[in-house]
Amino acid sequence: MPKQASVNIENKIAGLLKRNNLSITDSRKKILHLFLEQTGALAHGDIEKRAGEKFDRVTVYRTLQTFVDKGIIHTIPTADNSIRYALCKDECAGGHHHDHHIHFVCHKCNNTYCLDDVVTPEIKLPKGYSAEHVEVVVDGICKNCR
Amino acid sequence: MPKQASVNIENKIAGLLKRNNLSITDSRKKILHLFLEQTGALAHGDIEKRAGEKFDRVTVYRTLQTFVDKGIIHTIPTADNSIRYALCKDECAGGHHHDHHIHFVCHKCNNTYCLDDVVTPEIKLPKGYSAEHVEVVVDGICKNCR
DNA sequence: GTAACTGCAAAATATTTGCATCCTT
DNA sequence: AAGGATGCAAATATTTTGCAGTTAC
Repeated sequence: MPKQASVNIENKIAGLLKRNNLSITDSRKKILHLFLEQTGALAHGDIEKRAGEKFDRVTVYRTLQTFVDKGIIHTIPTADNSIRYALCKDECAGGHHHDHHIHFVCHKCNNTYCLDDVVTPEIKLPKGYSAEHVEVVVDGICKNCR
Repeated sequence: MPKQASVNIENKIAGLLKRNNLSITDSRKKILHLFLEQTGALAHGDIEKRAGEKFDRVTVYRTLQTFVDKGIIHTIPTADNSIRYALCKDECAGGHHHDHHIHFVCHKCNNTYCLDDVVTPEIKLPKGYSAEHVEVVVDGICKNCR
């Protein structure tokens, strides 16, 4: 079973990269692994740490940028100037994001989660404003920490 | 009338600083002026620019930090890693923020506005999560740009 | 006068760029 | 083989810290 699962992940990763016209390289696979292995979002620093000194800091910057451009991952705004990245759902691959889910930051474990089941509410704006995208970030205690 | 108005602003600034046990210094007054003079939010860079080379970059960092600590201004998270600051409403001075308004980023003029009249919606979270603060950032076109 | 604030210098971090080399296709 | 991706070095940019001099109260 672990064998099978890892094959599935490999396939998924290869598919993601191919679909986006990216060559399949070690660093990209490794970084995607990190994202797939866990629920939360990752900051640049997390990735460098967890990748285990394997590749260059610059490669991480470039890889993340590439993934954002292709719509494989998206950024989550936070108030403390630490950008976090999370995997996009399949539907939003290809550059256009349709992630209308909210983000949750636990200030106990400091993890960030995409709550895919929670849809962003409609916001009624004052006259003259038109909305294109609504970002909701909730902070509090997550289910693992309470 | 301009005289009167400027006196009022001066009073307001002095009051704000006094109320928060901060000494009234040139840089603080100048920075508060910038915030009071306009509707939108300011990024660190804006402040350095608009302040007209008057004071040190370090002073800006420290002043902004002080203001955030005291609850005079608050940060607005953005997806592009550029922290923006905006004045808090009177009620939230003193460290505790009760700003339940939303933020709007216009991607034409690139200004950030606090829409004080738009209250953040209730978010229904999955079981196990508890919310403490909800941040909503909408982007689109503002009323001045459309 | 004293504590708080500022400005300068410098350290520590973070991010970007150029280029030679290596890898994927 | 060719183009893209990586790694290293170095250039930039950003933020923090220490300390001496200045200012507000």
